[in-house]
Amino acid sequence: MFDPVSNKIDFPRNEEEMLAFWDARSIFRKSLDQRADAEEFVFYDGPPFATGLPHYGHLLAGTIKDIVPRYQTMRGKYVERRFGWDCHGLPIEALAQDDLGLAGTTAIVEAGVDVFNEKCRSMVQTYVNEWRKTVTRMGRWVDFDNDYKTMDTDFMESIWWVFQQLWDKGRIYKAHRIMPYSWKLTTPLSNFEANRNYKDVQDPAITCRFKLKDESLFGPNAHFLAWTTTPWTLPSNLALCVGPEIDYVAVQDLSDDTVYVMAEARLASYFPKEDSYARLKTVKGAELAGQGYEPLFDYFADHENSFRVLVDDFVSTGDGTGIVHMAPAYGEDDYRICRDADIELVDPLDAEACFTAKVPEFAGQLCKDADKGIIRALKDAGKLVHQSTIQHSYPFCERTDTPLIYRAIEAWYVKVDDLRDKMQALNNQVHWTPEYVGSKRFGNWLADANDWNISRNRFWGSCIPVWVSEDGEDSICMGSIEELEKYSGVKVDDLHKHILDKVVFEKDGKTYRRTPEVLDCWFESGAMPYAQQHFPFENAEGFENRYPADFIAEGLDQTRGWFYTLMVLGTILFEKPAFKNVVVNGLVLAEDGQKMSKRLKNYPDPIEVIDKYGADAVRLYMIYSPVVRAENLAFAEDGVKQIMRDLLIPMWNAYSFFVTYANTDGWEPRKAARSENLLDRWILSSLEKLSEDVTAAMDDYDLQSAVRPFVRFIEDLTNWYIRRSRRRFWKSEDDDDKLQAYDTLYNVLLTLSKIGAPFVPFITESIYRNLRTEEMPESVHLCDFPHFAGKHRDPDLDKQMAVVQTVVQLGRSLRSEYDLKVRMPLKGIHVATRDMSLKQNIDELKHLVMEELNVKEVWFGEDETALATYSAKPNFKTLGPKLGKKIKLCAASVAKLDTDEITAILGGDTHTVDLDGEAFEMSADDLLISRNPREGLAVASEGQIVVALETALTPELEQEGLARELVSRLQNLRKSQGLEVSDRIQVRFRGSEAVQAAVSEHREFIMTEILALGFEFDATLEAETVELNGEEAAFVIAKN
RNA sequence: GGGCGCAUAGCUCAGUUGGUUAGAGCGCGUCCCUGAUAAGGACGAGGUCCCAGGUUCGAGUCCUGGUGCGCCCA
Repeated sequence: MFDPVSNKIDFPRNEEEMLAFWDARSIFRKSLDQRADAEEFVFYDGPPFATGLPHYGHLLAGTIKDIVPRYQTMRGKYVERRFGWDCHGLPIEALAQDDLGLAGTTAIVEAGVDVFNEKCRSMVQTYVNEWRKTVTRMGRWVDFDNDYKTMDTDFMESIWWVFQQLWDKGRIYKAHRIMPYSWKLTTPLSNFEANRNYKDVQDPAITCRFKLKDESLFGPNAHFLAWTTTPWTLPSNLALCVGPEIDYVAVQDLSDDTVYVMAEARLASYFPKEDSYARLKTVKGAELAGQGYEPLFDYFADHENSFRVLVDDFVSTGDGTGIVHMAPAYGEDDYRICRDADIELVDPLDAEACFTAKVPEFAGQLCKDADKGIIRALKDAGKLVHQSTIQHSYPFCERTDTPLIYRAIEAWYVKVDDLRDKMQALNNQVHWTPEYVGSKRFGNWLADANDWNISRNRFWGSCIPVWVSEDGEDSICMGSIEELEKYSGVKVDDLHKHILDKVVFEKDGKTYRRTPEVLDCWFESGAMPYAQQHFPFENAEGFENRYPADFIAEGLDQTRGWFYTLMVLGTILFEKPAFKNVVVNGLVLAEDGQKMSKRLKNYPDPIEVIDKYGADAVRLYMIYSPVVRAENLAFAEDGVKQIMRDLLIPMWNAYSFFVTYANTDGWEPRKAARSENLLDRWILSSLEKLSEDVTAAMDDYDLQSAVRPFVRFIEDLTNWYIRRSRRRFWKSEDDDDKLQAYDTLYNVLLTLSKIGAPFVPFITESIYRNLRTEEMPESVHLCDFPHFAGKHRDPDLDKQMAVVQTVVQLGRSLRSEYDLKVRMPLKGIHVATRDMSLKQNIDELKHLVMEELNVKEVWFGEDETALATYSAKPNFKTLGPKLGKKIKLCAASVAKLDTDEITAILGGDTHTVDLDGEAFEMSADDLLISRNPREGLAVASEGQIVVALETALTPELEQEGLARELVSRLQNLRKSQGLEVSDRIQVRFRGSEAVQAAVSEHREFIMTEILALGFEFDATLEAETVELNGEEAAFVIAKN
């Protein structure tokens, strides 16, 4: 006996029960232990920040990260799954700052880095329990107890090792980087932070002139014009920049004979009146390269290589003069271009962004406040040409609402740009899903990869393990705790900044202190393959078996993130990609296509959706969408419901149907001989096809394609196999056919539970648990993935059944058209098709049609022309390549063919077409023939099949129809009175003569159908009179 | 501004190497059926395949240029 199964199923509650079972019986553990000696399938989990609750993006990635390992486990692999936590970085620092009420860097330092870092440490795990709960509830199997955290000492020591590897390979260097900087917080911010608080503001916009030194070019009084919205950067001007292809014109101002040089495209903006100037000369920007000019101010007048014209493509003529003033400390392009021209930057601002003594006139003034004074000084010196203001959007500090400035910050870099080719070559070894993300998006990113800035002027992170001598001459990079101990004599067991910065040591008479920066937390996630196992301090042996990963999965937004950092470090350290297969998922948006926003509340709480429909439904909904191929998904709760109704409920009902009848009959699983029943053979063939299709898609990491075949199979199983097999389960005697039906449906459900297990782990477990026998594994997730090796495949049968389904569909369509309900038996249906592959199984196939359409006979024939006429078109696909343009002549000729001519061609004749004097012979293969039902007959056709329904009714048929109507009515009575399907009943009835006649003629049939033991006429019966096909009747039933 | 992607029925999406009637599910309307099913079936309405050019005998599909949306970067 199986446990009784209700067709009313509460999926969420059922899932909770399965979770409890997995937990109690340690099924996840067992699924690993069982494969302990098997080949390893290596999975790396990208660490999330746990600074908030998991959202749909996490659930999606988590589902993908669950399905593939479950599938591979069932395929016989050992798949370790360790959860990882990204503990460091700004998100957690921001939380700690809020909690401690610390506005900026200065405040943190004042409060003490130790206080701050310990606060961060204590807050990192705030949401861990919530994460664990939600991830587990989604059915994801992942090891939380053996997780890795980027703040673990082991992890951080491996980071040192990785850093030292780069150091030893000469890939680490220091340079400046232009970053958004908050003078109020005295700290640089990330671009990301700067992007979050733009305001529209008014700033000065001035144009000033720079006198050329070379008088031979445009005469003695020539000036370059440059435009800027940051006058305070002008004291630090060290160069001008022009675009190489831009035309520059020198014009003489007729009012004072001064000559100005600017982009021709900008001339009209500065000299709107054409009679106010005279054109002297036009040159390309490239020709101006190297021209010297007199500095605006003399603060840095002796600076090397400076005060000349540089050339770069970045210059545009969208605004300004087409000549750009360069202050390399305060602009990204400025910095890059000047560095390439060997111009050292100058930065005369202090930490609070006030001018230092290097610019004595403005010393002590905040840079922005100095704008006015600088403008006045330029005006007084006659160097200001034009002055106005501009309204534009400008980034502000989120915390203090002061404007940010861009300035050069010292930073550590990993040299990457010379690895572009190598990384691209390694990337070509990676299998990306979808393909284009790898070849295009990521490939293009690698093709112009820039050096990687890995340092952050922050507090809570892995430290850059470099100690620098006080004179700045020497640096020592530590690769392990032991090494640090060797130099310093200090043994540390915590590698965070507030501990390490206290480690100071002497060597060769110099004092060494640690460089203050911490590492970008992307460095840590990129180093996760090594650091999670404390490589090389532990687990050095067999490392090559755990690197690279066979599989990773993350969102599209990781192109620049984890995918990239994994690739960079893998390339430098091992010259191998860090992963072999990667599934890239898209973004989960709210139902309206907007981003999900906590503020707008435009999406339902994940937990609530799971509690309402179950995790299986949520998983399936997401996986069966293009979001697993990096496209966006507008998350619709109704879609989850739909999936439940379309797939999960039908699957459950099929199972519930089976258990109900198997229990009624006391059927037990048995070793069965192969069924010869056509439906059995067909559904097994379909099942095997399902398994093949799913396997192929999963081996290609195409999850959406893996799910798609389930839809068709569930449809075939419920609406054809079970629907057409129902009566086989009801027959009271235990004949072979009935047993075979049980054998088949049992095997189908058991196998289906295994094929579906990776995708919908709960419902499949529930089904499997009830169906399994003692000798089978206790969980579906401990089973092997079904593999048949072609045992049941029968493509001919698939095709025959498809024809039968088409015939039935056409028959139903005709019944509907002629208003003949299916309960009314009809004489028969004619099926005409030239494709007689059906013949092989014709008797059994015939019966399927007869039962489904309620007809007394099915006549198969090859002659379609009695039922339909033919018309033809050329088969463009085959003829197109042969005929080219002439196909049009051919089409006209073919269209004229009549039924007789086409019949002849189908019989083997050829049709000759005149193509511009050239005879072309066409055979049946060159034609696409369509069947058009003849007028006045109940005929329908689809493809190569034509059917005709015999619509005439006879008294016998009508009487039988009435009997069936009666059966239907009584069945509904049974149901409405809540009887069990196996309950026997007593019936009393009254009715018209026709009803009585139908009862006496079909008495046995009726009683069998409704399980009646007695069926008595009672002319005085008191019951509601009902109408059956226009006849009156009334019934009372009672349980026997 | 650059790279990449997406755009097909009211909604969610399929659509093979280009082949002549562009499909499915849901939703909607009408009818039918129900002895597993919160179900199932039939029929119907609903499309400028984002726009404009081009290649081709033939374009939802290939090419060019736009538009809108998204991600990443600047």
